[in-house]
Amino acid sequence: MPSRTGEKKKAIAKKPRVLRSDGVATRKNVLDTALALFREKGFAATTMREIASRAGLSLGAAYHYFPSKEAIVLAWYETLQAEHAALSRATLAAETDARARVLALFRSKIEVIAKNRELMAAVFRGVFDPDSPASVFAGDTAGLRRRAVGEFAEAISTASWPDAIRDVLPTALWAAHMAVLLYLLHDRSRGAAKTHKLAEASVDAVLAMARLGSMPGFEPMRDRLIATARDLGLTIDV
Amino acid sequence: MPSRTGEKKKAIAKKPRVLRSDGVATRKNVLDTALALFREKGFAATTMREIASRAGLSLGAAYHYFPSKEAIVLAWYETLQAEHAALSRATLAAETDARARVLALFRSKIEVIAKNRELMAAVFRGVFDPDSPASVFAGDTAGLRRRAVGEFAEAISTASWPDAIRDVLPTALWAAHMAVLLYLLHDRSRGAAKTHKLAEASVDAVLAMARLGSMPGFEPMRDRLIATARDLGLTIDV
DNA sequence: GTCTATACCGAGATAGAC
DNA sequence: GTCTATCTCGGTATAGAC
Repeated sequence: MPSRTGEKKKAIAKKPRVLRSDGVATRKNVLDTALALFREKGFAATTMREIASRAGLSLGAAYHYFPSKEAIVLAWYETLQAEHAALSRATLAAETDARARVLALFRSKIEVIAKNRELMAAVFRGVFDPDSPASVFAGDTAGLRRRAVGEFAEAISTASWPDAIRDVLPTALWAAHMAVLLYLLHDRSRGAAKTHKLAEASVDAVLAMARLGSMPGFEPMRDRLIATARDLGLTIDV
Repeated sequence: MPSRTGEKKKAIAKKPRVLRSDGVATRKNVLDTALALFREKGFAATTMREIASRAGLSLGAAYHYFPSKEAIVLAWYETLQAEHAALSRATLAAETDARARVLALFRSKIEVIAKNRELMAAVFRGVFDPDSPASVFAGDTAGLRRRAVGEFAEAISTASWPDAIRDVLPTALWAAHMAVLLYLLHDRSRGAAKTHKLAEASVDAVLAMARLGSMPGFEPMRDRLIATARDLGLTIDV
């Protein structure tokens, strides 16, 4: 159980290490080199040795600045967060409409992440792929997901729904059930009582919205929403 | 770039290896031993050599049945899936009410996973913890999440809301924005156009529900929903 | 097909000398 | 701050036994 990663919270995150002026330059050099390599070959395929060597350092020296490969990614996240804050600050200072302010937050985050899309994908490749233990939550394994959505489609097939609803309801239920399972992971109540409560509330909420969407006045809004979802490829046919 | 995991899809998944009767027993033995070890010390801290030795096998024999440590986890998922199917089958065959059928699916999944909660947590420790690159989506790093929720709280502070709404709206927006960012990861449209579209639709949907919740007739349902959310600890105060 | 034994590689991470 | 040497780990490979 010695050097393996991801198991023992190596002490604590923030060590406010004091760096000399050449130290911060070297650190930035290591960071930039690592990110470039992640872009080229992905996170998993990039080795610390390669990072160190291309940065003109020894392996140990690289580890002097970042205690692990993942720590490099964490440092990158912080620069993203700073970018996001800087981007949205201006809009927030000028705008008073709530919707516009919220959208500004969404947009600046999207912008920052989109600008680093390949890098983001490179880092997450291996975490969100079918071979990873995390694959259950990726929901991206076509097989598993389709089967799950199909189960929900069959479950609601005993009742009659408007066509538009019947097409999207299984996917909505699948999404809700993924959220519930995520909650379960942190639920320590006896017999997962809280999760069961959440499940009931979620099912009722989704079904209530489905029924709401069947009411006369809400049809246009419902159809607009469904059209958008379909347009964005968010529905999963079964 | 040779032996590293998670990068190159090692050929293809299903090799329909034929096992003799003693082979399936050994395979089950390896699987059970591995799961026991995962429970005891977590996924990352368990070594293949340890699994093999405790199972009374050589390393090569263990690899004969499972091509990698993660393959063991995948095999475990399949047993879970089978359990889930078995659990829900009976209810589905007997029940015709749509809500009850859907709840049966939720419950059987929750039950199966809850029964293996510690093991699940052990496997996911290292994937969903603050040190992992996936941490951004865990949303479990109190610091980052609280800051993000706070940003939304401040964004909507320019408008006036019913108390109940103002308390939960930031969290709802945060959840929506996480979903949007997840969508962004797979969005290959120019300038992330689709994601921006989704962002707008999501913000409008959430705000529409908030406004709906402010209408006279919906107050009881709204308050019940909010009470449940608060009861389950789903709200994040800022 | 099942299994042992063993040597080997490159990886992440660490210790300690300088 | 930086390096070299070294540790353990996952995974591969091979040769051979039954």
